[in-house]
Amino acid sequence: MKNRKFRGILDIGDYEMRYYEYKQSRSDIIVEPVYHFCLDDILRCGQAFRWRMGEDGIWSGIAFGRLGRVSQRGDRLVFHNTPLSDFLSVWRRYFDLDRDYGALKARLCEDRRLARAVAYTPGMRVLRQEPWEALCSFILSQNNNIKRICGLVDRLCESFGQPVDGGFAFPEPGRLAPLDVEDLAPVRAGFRAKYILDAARRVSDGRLDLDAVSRMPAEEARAALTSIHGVGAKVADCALLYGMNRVECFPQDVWIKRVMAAMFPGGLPAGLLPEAGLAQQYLFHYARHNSLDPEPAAV
DNA sequence: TGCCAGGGAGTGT
DNA sequence: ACACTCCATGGC
Repeated sequence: MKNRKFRGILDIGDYEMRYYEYKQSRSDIIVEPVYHFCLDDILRCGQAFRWRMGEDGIWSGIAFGRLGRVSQRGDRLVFHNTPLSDFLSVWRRYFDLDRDYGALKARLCEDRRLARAVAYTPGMRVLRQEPWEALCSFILSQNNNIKRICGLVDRLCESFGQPVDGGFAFPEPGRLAPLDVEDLAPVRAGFRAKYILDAARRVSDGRLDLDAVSRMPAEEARAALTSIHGVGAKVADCALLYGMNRVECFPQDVWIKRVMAAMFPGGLPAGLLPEAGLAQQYLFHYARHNSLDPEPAAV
């Protein structure tokens, strides 16, 4: 059968009509071409904490209980040793391959300031992670740097996650709910341990239904999440944006506050608010790696 | 309203 | 060596 090559959705970038395609090659899935996609930026920028770059140049990580091994060369993305069913049911969605980033970037770049941020990391994307993992990870992220967050998440998964091929899945709420703060000592999460437990208990006993939250109006969803002890507006917005694909949610951390004060004293352009979370991803990375002089040198 | 703990690693001086 | 910071929050 000749059904080994499929056409992906329409992708408009650089004012050209383009498609991405995927095909099986031995045990790999090759996605080519992918535009507006930089695997290193996406996996290093601090939105996901379970990906590691191997000696072989291949990124490895676990999401939805599956081991992912991914590499990129130019416009070619390779999912190594990956069944087609995993690509279709997990990775295609996880890496948001079906979002038209070309059109998104065109909208963002109508604003001169955002154009500068987008140009800095043109391949940035917002991943579509699991709701519970995102919530939990961003609770752990409080007042921490990315390296340490990765360590905390690693130890949480190794200690309590289900063993899967290649490592450990992220522990389910029901696995964490009956634990005490002392049980979480190996994670070395400090004051965050009690926050994780409150979240796990609320989710596992049904007081908080993340699936329902993901469909609520933003304000209601935020209120539901902040009912968790230790979850404020910032973490709630992270869970919504990274774990529930609510791209209108705009997590404001210290860097975003800085870049907003320096570049957007009047707020984001109103027309971009429905996609503020995606804009945030470019701005966050830009803010962290550039000085934020009010009037940068003309380009 | 402002301020600070809490754990621990990274980064700058 | 030592200070400061880190994708914050709750409690005072």
